[in-house]
Amino acid sequence: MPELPDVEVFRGYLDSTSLNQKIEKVQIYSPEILKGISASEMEIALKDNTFESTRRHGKYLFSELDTGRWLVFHFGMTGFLKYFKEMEKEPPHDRMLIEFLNGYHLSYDCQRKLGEIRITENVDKFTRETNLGIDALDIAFDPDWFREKLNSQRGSIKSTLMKQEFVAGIGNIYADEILFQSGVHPKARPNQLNDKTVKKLFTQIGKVLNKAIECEAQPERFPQNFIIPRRRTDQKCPKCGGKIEILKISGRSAYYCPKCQKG
DNA sequence: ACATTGACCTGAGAGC
DNA sequence: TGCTCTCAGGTCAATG
Repeated sequence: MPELPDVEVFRGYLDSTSLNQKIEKVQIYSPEILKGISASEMEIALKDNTFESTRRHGKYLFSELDTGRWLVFHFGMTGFLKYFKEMEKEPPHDRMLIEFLNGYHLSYDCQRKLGEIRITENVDKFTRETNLGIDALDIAFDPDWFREKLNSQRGSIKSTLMKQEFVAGIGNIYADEILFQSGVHPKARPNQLNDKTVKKLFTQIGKVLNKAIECEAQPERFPQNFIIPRRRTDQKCPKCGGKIEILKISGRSAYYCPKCQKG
């Protein structure tokens, strides 16, 4: 789930449910998801604070506390947030539970525990130290820079798009969608793409991610011509009707249409 | 130095 | 039903 569009949706969710409410209690059920901070330190950092604002960079979500520190969420492959009142509504793999003074709860659920939660003093410093590239939806993300940078990349275009230190926010499934919408084969060499194709790729990064956010990252709401809802065997290409194929690239499955995507 | 693989975790679903 | 195997939208360390 949690690539850039999903995390942006989580951000809106946190904004509309959890801002400006006093945190009364914190329960950490799986302390192993905390990085660089102990459970008791985390409790102290959050208790009696409120979330004042949020930011997002790539797949990371940040929420500012009164103290000026930031709570940092990464969602791994299975993480999400849930806001609810009654404990019967608690999700099944709750790893950290925040209880607000108004009786509502915010849960960080992560089945596979590949996600991480930490505290940082400074978001920009954090993104620098984590070697995150520019956010894929940052207005400063520039086509000329993109062209230039592609020339220095080895590997496949798909693994390049997924590199967080190159551009932050694109993961396995949105990389496939961007390549499909651009008509580019996932194994194409980044430095061999012509200018027109690079331009198309650049445009589609923004279009695909923004469209997904608009659809609240729910595949069943995606446009008819998206390939994401067809990541199953024996599916047809939404553009040409041909058979969708699966490749292994860097250990991940790449779904693509061999007719529409040329290398 | 770089790109690719395996390990980290857990559970769902397929196949027998 | 119950067991085993494979796979899953991420990332890092180890490997070639």
